Amino acid sequence: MQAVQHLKPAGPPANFQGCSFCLAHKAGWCATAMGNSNPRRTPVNHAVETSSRTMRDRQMIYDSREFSEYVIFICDGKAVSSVALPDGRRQIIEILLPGDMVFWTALLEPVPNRIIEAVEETTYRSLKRTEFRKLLFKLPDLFNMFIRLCAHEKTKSDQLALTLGRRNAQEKIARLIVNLAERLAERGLTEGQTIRFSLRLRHIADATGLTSVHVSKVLGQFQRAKIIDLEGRSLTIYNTLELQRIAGP
Amino acid sequence: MQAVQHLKPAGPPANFQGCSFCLAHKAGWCATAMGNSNPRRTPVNHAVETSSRTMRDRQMIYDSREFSEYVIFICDGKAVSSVALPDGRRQIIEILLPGDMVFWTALLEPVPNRIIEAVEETTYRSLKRTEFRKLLFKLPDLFNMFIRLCAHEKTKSDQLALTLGRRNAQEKIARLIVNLAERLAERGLTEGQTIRFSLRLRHIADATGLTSVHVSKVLGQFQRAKIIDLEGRSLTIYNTLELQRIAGP
DNA sequence: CGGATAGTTGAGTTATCTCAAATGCAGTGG
DNA sequence: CCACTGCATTTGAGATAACTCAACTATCCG
Repeated sequence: MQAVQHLKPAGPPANFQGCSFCLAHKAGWCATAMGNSNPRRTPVNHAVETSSRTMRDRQMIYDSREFSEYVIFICDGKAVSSVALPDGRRQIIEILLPGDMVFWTALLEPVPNRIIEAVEETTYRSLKRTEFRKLLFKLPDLFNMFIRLCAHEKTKSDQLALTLGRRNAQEKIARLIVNLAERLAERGLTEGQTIRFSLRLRHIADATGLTSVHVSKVLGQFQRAKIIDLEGRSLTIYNTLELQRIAGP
Repeated sequence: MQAVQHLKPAGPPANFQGCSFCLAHKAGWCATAMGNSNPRRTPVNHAVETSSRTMRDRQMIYDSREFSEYVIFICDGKAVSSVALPDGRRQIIEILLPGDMVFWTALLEPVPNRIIEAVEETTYRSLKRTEFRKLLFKLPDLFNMFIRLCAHEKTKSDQLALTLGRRNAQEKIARLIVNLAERLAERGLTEGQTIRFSLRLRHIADATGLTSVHVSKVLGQFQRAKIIDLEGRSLTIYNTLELQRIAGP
């Protein structure tokens, strides 16, 4: 693992290698891909040509050619990746944070029917898929990490199914908050118990399979119970234990 | 692709290579793994040592050592793979048919927290994971198929999330039936519009995130509307178009 | 035949949804 | 700076899909 401690967001925890964030680190894409302005860049062993783009708040990218030939890597901001029905119903599959790769399977094969929506101003880079394949065969460590990523993502989608199918509104929303806070913490993007919470109600609704009205009511409960506080776009967790208890195992 | 036409269940459709069934075919595991008694066995290029076992109806296998070091390949019967909560709630992730591999990611890494339950008498074989890894690197065709499998499985789990989060009971159940019928047809396990339907109500409930009582009511509606008929363990689809219309896109 | 398991049906409950109105808030143009 | 417009959020009232409970029937298996 490279020396990346000076980077902000911080590197992934050393003991956990099952996320796309780690994979990108390993591939040496972070310095190029994260677009950080730190003058002391990490050594980039296997730099890949990238071009950086910005999406405005609420801008969507549909299943486009860009997604067929490139892999998207989030540098800054926040976005959601979802699947939708023709009648407008949609399900958010994951919330994308800085450092996340969109469509890990897209690293190798195009993935159909996906929509990305920026939740706030978001910059990203596109990496050529073919480049990645080459790299994967060349570097056994990277390949092993990719394998781990596959397994980890599978576990994640199983958990998502369990949550959507079997948990109630409180549990779903508590999990979403806990999960988001953890992932932001991994990336060094928290300030104590406070995180930037730019998701609209409709994002939370589409991520949990609820309506935004109901999400509002549950968040209201949580606030009245002094478990969390929401002020503008920032969320503070007052009672972590209680929130985790509600979120369940 | 090898000549497997004489096998029953029939081989996967030539134009579709994104399922574990196809992968097993490609790896030459079918003849050994399917446990068919046909004397004209397919040529097995990369045969793997396997041992065959039987699970009785309702028998469970939990997250065991067997699952950590071996990959399970269903030869005959039907089983479900699920994740569960300590309080007993569970979500079925997939229905396993003859030819299916359990835990495709388990081909490379162990997958935690899974339970397999046999729905009827089911035989399976265990394949050593390490064997598979070797094979994967040796055969580029197999590797490519594995990549496609990853992408396909991801698409499937996204659809599952969409269904669980955003579709109603009728849609969920109609999809389950349509989907199951298609998969059985691919394997040559249908008789006209009739399929063997050994799932209990509670399996359908756990697969769709509903209760078995409600599943019973919806199935009752479908029968009264002459869309399907259920007699004992066999299900006949009378009105495929209507069922597909309800299932939606 | 008896006991367990599975399915059906009805009645009443509840979690979540729909609709709608009121409020807040951010960006825009004058 | 203000009024205006277009979102996002909150809140309440009423509707409904799905749930729980419970009793009854059917089916399976020894």
